[in-house]
Amino acid sequence: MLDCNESDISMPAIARTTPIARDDREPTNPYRVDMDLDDEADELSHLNIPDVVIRRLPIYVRTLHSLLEKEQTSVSSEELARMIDVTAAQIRRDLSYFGKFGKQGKGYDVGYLSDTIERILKLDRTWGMVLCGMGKLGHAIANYRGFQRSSFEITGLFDSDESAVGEVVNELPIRPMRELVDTIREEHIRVGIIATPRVNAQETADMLVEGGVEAILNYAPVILRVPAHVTVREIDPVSALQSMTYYISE
Amino acid sequence: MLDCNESDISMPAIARTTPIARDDREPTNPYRVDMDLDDEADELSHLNIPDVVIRRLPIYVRTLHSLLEKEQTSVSSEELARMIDVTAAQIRRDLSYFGKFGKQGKGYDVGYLSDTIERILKLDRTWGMVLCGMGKLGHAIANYRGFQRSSFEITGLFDSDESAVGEVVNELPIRPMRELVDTIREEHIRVGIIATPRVNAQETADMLVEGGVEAILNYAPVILRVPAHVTVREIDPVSALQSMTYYISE
DNA sequence: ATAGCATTGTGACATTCTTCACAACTCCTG
DNA sequence: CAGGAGTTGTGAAGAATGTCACAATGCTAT
Ligand SMILES: NC(=O)c1ccc[n+]([C@@H]2O[C@H](COP(=O)([O-])OP(=O)(O)OC[C@H]3O[C@@H](n4cnc5c(N)ncnc54)[C@H](O)[C@@H]3O)[C@@H](O)[C@H]2O)c1
Ligand SMILES: NC(=O)c1ccc[n+]([C@@H]2O[C@H](COP(=O)([O-])OP(=O)(O)OC[C@H]3O[C@@H](n4cnc5c(N)ncnc54)[C@H](O)[C@@H]3O)[C@@H](O)[C@H]2O)c1
Repeated sequence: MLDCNESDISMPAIARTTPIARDDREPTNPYRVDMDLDDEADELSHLNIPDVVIRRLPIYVRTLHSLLEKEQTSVSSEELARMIDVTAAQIRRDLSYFGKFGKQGKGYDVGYLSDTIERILKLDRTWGMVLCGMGKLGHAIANYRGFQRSSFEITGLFDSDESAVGEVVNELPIRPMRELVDTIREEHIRVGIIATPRVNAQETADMLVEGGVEAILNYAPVILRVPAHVTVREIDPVSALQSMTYYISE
Repeated sequence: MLDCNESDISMPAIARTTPIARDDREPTNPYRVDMDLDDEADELSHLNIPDVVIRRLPIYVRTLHSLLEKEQTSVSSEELARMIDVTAAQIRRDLSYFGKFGKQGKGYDVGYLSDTIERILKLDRTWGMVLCGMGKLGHAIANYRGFQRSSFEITGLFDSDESAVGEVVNELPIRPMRELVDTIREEHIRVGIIATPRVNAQETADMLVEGGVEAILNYAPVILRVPAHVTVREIDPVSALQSMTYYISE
């Protein structure tokens, strides 16, 4: 019983241009014209959606994909919750920030939900990325195949060391940092990765921001200072380890 | 203040097992007889301390170290807060879970505070770690020098592929998975790193747990199921990227 | 000593996040 | 087409986390 016809629900475009208006309709409206309502999902709404929720979304997507691989077409919040180890209520609440995507008594259509969340996260396109700092870590990242399959693609490699410039890694040449800002501008890059030594991370971040990057994945162990419109996420295995030992018994 | 909500100190998305709460002694007692804080609260107190707090501690340590490098011996919560981009009150509150380490009017002694937090996190020793999955990522991790300087040391490399076995990486030989459980037991290893393909991560985790590991750093994109006494932290750059694109304008 | 400044540690309060629990709906069966 | 089973979406309650603001205290200078 896993049919699950295509959801008759038209895609609630997760907002494009719509004036502010935090529409406060009465929830218990017996006449839900649905769709259109969902459609107007308040723009700028992301200012209101908790970042914790946004951070869980990729996990939902990943899990839904794994269901798709198994050709499972329908899933309940309960089942999804068991797979991820969160509560079903949390999943439903998280999704409710964006609209209504399930069917009572039935659950969610796996493909539809997955597509929807991807659209919410703007994963329905490929994001070019510049990678700064082509040492050991930079090489490893440049060779990593996992990004392409996930809406990301490294399109430029940069290093300040002129003697590293020119080397080709995974089909891309390493270029000098002085070309970074212009490249970001010309290619409309919005995402940057920092893999430079700790002490150079801030200056690199400054250049990325100057070029117009709005998202930075930072592998260097420093807290970066960036303007409010730029998002930074740290990849920091050492901190992760250091916070786990606290719990070790004995 | 400017506290751009990102670049914050937290990490992976999904929170595994909620804070373990037991042993709830002492509600708000107006008469804190409290005292010998040096004596450091009871051993079991960590059951009450929020995991968010624990996760921030490594950042404090890292920042204190950077002050030590500059030979700065004293720091106020205010100054520390500015460096890390959290509020001073949060730092003071976080530390207050463990005792009193500052001096009114003066601030904190950098060296002492840093040592203290390290002791809290059990970083006052070196933790041996086993690394499972010696593909590209495994090699990169094995060669990474950043662990040694942070209370961690990889002491065993394992791979299921017999043809990889025997190769020496960074002075350690790759060994077969069948030796994993016994090695963990014999060497009293408490920390494991998973760098196997996604589909093999769970079975690897099971073996680590069987051997007695209590902390797992997981690079594979799956949510692992482990007993409650085992802590898992995910390193997941793809999820990090996928949650940042949400905020990109346009 | 004493004044005055700086800064902690923490109750009280505020905000954010999670979970409960149930009405409302969908679908199926007979 | 009624009844039952299953599951969503969400107010309301609850738990957790974060911030305020200030008494208490240490330090320095005079
Ligand atoms: N988060 C992680 O998983 C992880 C893992 C390994 C290393 N690291 C961190 O990543 C960083 C790099 O590590 P690594 O082992 O590759 O070091 P590395 O020394 O091998 O490489 C650093 C590279 O950055 C280049 N560089 C220096 N200054 C630069 C600048 N201003 N702009 C651009 N490039 C610059 C150098 O020329 C060099 O090629 C370090 O900060 C390290 O702590 C993080
Ligand atoms: N989080 C990150 O930053 C990051 C980066 C790169 C890769 N990854 C992930 O890390 C994993 C490994 O990536 P990779 O590029 O090194 O892949 P890889 O194929 O090069 O290496 C995988 C290795 O694991 C070994 N292996 C397979 N099954 C095993 C088992 N049951 N026990 C022990 N070893 C086993 C294989 O023999 C191989 O040597 C993948 O899950 C990938 O998605 C994560």
